[in-house]
Amino acid sequence: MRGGAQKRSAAARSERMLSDLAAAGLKLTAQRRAIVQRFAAEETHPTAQELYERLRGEFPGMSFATVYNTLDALTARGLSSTLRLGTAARFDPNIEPHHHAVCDGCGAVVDVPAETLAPKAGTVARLRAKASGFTVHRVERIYRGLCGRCEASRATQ
Amino acid sequence: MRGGAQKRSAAARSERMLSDLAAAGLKLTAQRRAIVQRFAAEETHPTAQELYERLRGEFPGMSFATVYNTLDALTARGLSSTLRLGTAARFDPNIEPHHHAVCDGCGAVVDVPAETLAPKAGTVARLRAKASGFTVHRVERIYRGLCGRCEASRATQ
DNA sequence: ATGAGTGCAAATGCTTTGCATCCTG
DNA sequence: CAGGATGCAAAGCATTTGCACTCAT
Repeated sequence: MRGGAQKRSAAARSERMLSDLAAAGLKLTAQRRAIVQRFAAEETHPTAQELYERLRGEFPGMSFATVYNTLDALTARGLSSTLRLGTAARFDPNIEPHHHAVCDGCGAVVDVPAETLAPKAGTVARLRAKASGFTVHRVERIYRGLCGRCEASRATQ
Repeated sequence: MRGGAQKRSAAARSERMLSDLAAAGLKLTAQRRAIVQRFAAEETHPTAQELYERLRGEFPGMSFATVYNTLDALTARGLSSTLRLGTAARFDPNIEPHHHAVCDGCGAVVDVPAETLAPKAGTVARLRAKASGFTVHRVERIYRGLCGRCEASRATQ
């Protein structure tokens, strides 16, 4: 069920990423296919390092620069977004509108589906008035708190 | 007027930071005083590098490590928060509840006052149910869009 | 065939750390 | 005067870049 659903969506993501890259005239090398396939299946917002290490296992000779290169190409086309929570950038293959919940205890990051990232009319007007004519295009939220596991372990201490 | 108000709030911030550090048993060295005073007056969410360079002008011999050390001490006491938008961390001396508007054009960051960062009851319940028992403590928002200046220059192009 | 893409390694940028010395409380 | 704080420099990560070689189109 859940595994199946994840597998299907990962496959769909992967396919979409590859076809979009091809449509943009980028070459589909064996490395790019491998990176995209692995990345599309990720649920944990990996850093470039993490992705690189996972890939090197099944694909020796994989280069760091190539991982960054491919992630950048995806990001430039809106097929990946970049999450900056700590020192290293985390890459997110989820292109449905969503926010993030970040655990203050263990640092885990969980996607929180949203209907839209578009600002409400009132927000647009308020920012235009109060933030030097700023025009909002989208609103990102970070929910900070404790994940179920950390909340439980705190209770028992 | 505006300059006066900024000066007063900067002085108040500075005073508050120093007294809190002292209350925590930290020594008030000349360097710490200088860093705190300069930082409290910042409106532009400086990086550690920027702050260091500004300080070195008026205070030769100032060390990088000391700047980080002091900013960390302030952050640990909730007197500064860390903003991670690009590669370098930006430090924010504003401890009133607020969100941030980030310009996609020039990268400028503007504070947007908020009444509270506390989540609404519905948000707490929703995340507990949908995000594996996650307990939200506060909600941060990033408004992405274009600042007045970038919006204007885009219109004329 | 041809130019984009790759691998490697070195460079760059930000942040942290170790240690001898200094100075606040 | 004791222990925290500083300055300096080196080490540690994350990320980017230069260049010769390879391969998808």
